[in-house]
Amino acid sequence: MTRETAPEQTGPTLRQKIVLAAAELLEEAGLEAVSTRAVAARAGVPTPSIFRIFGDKDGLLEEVAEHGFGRYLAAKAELLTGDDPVRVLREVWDLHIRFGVEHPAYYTLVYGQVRPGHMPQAGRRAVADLRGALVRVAAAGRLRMSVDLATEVMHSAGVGTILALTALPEDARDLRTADTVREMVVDTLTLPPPPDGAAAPGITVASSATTLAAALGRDGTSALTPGELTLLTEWLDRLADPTTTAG
Amino acid sequence: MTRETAPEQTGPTLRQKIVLAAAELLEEAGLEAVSTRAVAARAGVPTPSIFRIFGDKDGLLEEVAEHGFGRYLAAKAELLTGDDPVRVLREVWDLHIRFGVEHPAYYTLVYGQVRPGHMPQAGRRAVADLRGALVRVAAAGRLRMSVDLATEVMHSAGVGTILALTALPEDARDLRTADTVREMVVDTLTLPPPPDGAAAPGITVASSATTLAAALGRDGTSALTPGELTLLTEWLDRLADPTTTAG
DNA sequence: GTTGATCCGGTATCGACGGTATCACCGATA
DNA sequence: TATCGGTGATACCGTCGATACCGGATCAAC
Repeated sequence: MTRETAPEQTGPTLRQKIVLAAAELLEEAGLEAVSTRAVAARAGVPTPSIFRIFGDKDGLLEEVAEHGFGRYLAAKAELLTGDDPVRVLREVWDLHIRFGVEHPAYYTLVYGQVRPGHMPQAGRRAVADLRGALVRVAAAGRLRMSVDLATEVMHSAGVGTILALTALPEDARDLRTADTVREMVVDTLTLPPPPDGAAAPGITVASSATTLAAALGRDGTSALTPGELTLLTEWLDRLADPTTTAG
Repeated sequence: MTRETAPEQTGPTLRQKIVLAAAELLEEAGLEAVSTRAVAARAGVPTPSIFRIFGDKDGLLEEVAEHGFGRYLAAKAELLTGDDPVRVLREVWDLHIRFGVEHPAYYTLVYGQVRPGHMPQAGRRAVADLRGALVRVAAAGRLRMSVDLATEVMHSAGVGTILALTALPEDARDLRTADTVREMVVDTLTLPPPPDGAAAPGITVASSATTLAAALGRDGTSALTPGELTLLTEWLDRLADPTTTAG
């Protein structure tokens, strides 16, 4: 497989060497062991190289987070191709929980160092993927509320479940919590499948508004002006989330 | 109010002066502004005093967290005296959300700096109070699951909701998320009230045994073997009918 | 009144941290 | 051959958490 005489013998980039060294330190000894000096020593490069490449330490940690989330986000993207969107939702939840429990260092790096108004790129990508899964639920007419609200609710519950689990002593963690919260979330966000090809009594104002919004987002329309579309979208959001009342 | 000639003119303790200085710095400029030097300068004490009193910086932050959680925990304790435990549950949730949104510095200090297996004292006290509220729900016969599991579920959802909200840019925060999650949690954890005052004079061993037997007969379970289930049913019958005594 | 223990103010200092400045070198490009 | 961007290497800056050490103030016990 490896050609000794290959003309392209460059090997890992300097970036990659540094990110990998930082990732190893993070996994082996936790976040507080990741100092710029320790990373540089492990990567075999002088300390200033880190700042030349990543700007500052936060820039390095951003890329370390991307590195750690890579396999997780790829697996999640693969799940999204499933055909039953509610089933996919459960699989996304379980994948999320498993990743958080098995890689607490990466997870707490992204979601466990909360500063007001800030979230790493990897975290935003994960939320965007979750939103994609919920758009598909909405398109199937099985979402009870707006996609945005559902995304926030499911993301909040997922992050909280893992962080609360991680903060517990290792011998006190009860994985049933994750299962209970998953069913709670799925039951709250989704509608039961229509009983058959027939009339589908699960249709409500909220669910049909959500379905229409998803369809408009997916296919667009030329029947309305942009201004009309903006207003309609706002109305659909209000119809989708019944807790909102007209002012 | 202040008596000039008061014999007890001690004023605030050294501890209190330092904790207060650190708390002010935390609220005004965030966690990263709380350095031991800055705290010492603001409190008007030499730096080593901090370490003499609190051991290390974490010891100081522990007491700062206690200070910041003080009013919140006191208000929560007052709520717990309410008579409708499910209503109390909602009030506890709202109080929790309000505290997290209004005091993100204290909240993220306690719940937003996740290290595996670690939680500040103030956080553990808050969880214990939540558990107390759920014990009262269970005592009223309106809890669907064990107190421990319910505590974990509600705590996870609450922490996740506030942390996810805090991590959002300030203009993108949607407080409806908290309301949706609250109703989701309450619906999942609690049972509806008994249909009328007539049928529910009070929860007793007999009545709850009857309730459980009825539920088992209606829904079945896969948590017990058929043999275990047979034995349990017999015990429930004995508990439900006090005229029968054990041989 | 003297002694001793304890607490507190004050200074200096330590090692490690994030980050920067500066220079030499080396390979590609023109 | 001259130039220029990327890299290695060293020294350095200010700040951090934490400690050592000294001197003075207080208070109880003898």
